[in-house]
Amino acid sequence: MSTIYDIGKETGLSPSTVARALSGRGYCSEEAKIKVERAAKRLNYVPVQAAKSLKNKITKKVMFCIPDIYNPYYFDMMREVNNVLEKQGYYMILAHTGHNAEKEMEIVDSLKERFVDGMIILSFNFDDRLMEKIRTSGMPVVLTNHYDSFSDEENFDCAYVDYRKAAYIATEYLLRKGHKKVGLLVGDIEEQMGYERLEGYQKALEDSHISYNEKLVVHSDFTKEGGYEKYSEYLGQKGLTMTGLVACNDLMGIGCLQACREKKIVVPDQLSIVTLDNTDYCSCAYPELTSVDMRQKQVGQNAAELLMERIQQGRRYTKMISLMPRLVERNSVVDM
Amino acid sequence: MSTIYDIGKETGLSPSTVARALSGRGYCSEEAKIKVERAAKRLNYVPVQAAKSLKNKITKKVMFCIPDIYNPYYFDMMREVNNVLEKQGYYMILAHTGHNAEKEMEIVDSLKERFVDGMIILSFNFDDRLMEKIRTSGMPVVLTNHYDSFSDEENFDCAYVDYRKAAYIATEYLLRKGHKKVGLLVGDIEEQMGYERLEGYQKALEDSHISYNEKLVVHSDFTKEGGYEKYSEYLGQKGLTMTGLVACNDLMGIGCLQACREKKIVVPDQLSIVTLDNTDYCSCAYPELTSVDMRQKQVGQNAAELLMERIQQGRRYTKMISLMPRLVERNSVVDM
DNA sequence: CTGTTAGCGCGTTCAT
DNA sequence: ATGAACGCGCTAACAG
Repeated sequence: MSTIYDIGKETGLSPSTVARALSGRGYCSEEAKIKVERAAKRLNYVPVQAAKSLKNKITKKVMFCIPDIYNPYYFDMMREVNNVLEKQGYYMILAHTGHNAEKEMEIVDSLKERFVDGMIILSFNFDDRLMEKIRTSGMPVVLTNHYDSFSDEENFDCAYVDYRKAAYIATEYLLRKGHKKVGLLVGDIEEQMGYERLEGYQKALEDSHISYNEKLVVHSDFTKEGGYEKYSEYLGQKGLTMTGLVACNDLMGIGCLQACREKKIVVPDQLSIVTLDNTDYCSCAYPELTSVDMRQKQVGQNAAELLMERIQQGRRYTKMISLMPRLVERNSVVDM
Repeated sequence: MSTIYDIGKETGLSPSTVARALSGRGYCSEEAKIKVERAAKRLNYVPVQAAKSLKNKITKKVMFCIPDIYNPYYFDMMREVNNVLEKQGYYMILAHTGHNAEKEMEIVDSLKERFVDGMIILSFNFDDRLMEKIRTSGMPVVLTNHYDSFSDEENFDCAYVDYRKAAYIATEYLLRKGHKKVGLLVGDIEEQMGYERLEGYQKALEDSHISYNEKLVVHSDFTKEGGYEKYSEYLGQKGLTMTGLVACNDLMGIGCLQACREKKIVVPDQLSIVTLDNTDYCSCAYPELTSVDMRQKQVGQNAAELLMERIQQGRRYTKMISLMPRLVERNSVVDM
């Protein structure tokens, strides 16, 4: 552990000359520079981050905050965020809130410790309390949801896909394929994540002049096990009442696949399934699942880029980037 | 952004009293403490991490370095590492090396910047150059591989599972099930990850007095696509020459499953498959894959705990924790 | 071109 | 119990 003072002593130069030599900023003779560089190497000198940060207020770290790390949905985003940051010499710090609003606020609050230069946050519920905390943090933030703001200069941007559209697209696709009875396998509809998808489903039915039938909606919890259990239960009680199903995420879709297999229902011949999310699981399942890609990669990439624009170029005005989900056809749907 | 100086002015106390009041260390009257706490709240005071770190040399951050983030294998480990760290108020910084030895060394070198308190590193190749850098960093490090050391006090520990045993267990299981011709689908055998698995496979054959037949070994690259292509190719050229197969990771196993489906080979009736890794993909595939769990969770947890012992309790002696892989039976194997 | 000086914000002496 | 003073290591302004 050596410092610029050690190098100073070693070379007979002052610490500030050493600093200039190493940073390349400010005047410094070739000769001094060479001496310093040699001594630095010899002493194994590496600048201490904390000292730099204290001085110049740059930490070269960004926080990525997600609801939980137990969901493959975030995986793609994480990778892209990491990739963008890496290119700019930034590190990603991972934090998760366990779907807990208090925890979420705690983490946003921690921004004030200035141990990161900004944050990307993915939440199921951007309520006013959270937004207030985000605003008062004063740090650059990117939300991966839509948030309606009427100020042209906020400290946050948004990069997101419209979840309603995703459910809409999935439902509309099944209808277009000739399915008359299209069901929905959904998670908690108290959360934004849940009710937005339900709304998209309802809108698609409405646009096709089909009345919404609550009995075709199966409530579960966004997990594979949940999907399996609730759909098994449903089949046990009511039998196969639909020919098409929109599963609100891949995990539930796979659970549903297993339930069908057990009940000897052939997918897609007897039941066509479209899932939302299009994670890698879709192409591991059999049949491979037709799914709506939520543009996780692009959202991650765009979010990271938006953040870096603020951090590095000092952009102040608010940008909203909205992306369209995209249907990926595989083998879990047939025409009726 | 307020500092202890601001609070000092606000309360009429000196910065050092404020510091004591807030930290609880050192003398401080109740009265002063209350005044300070109130002012701190009012001013929205939050200590700046960089200043703390500079002073006390604690960053509350740990680096987790993995070869790539494009592999679900690391997912479970990441979660556990994160969980353990979180409980102790630590954050995880993610870094990936893209299987690049130079990059790996760069990252280890960056430890000297003291921007983390320690590191967990997962590498395919702990060669002497890398180990040298790890040693000279002087930082607490945990390797997730076995590394033979003859010194009782190093700055690193190991927490790992024996990959040879994993391949051994998988192979031996198939042999025990009555399979005579057991093949191997393996990745790059230049890397530790590859050759150790190959060795385990060979050892199992040897122990059952079956001679190693190179023709039953299919070389690929640890990806799903690679598994699909190479196994398709193999089937195309030689047909089905085996009744059992050990796939050296889940992704290749799933690729192989797809190749079989295309060639109308029924798994497990015609070909039994055991994969290594037991990631979540195994139970998404059909048939669900029998797999050897590499104890990713436990490795992650133990690695993080070892690291925290060094960081927080100052342990100096070296600990090696070795875990046994565990076979998880599902539906991709039949008795012969 | 170089050295002196003065912070960045916090924590820890050491006097008082 | 409190405050003054200093140092953690680096950077930048200024004087020389």
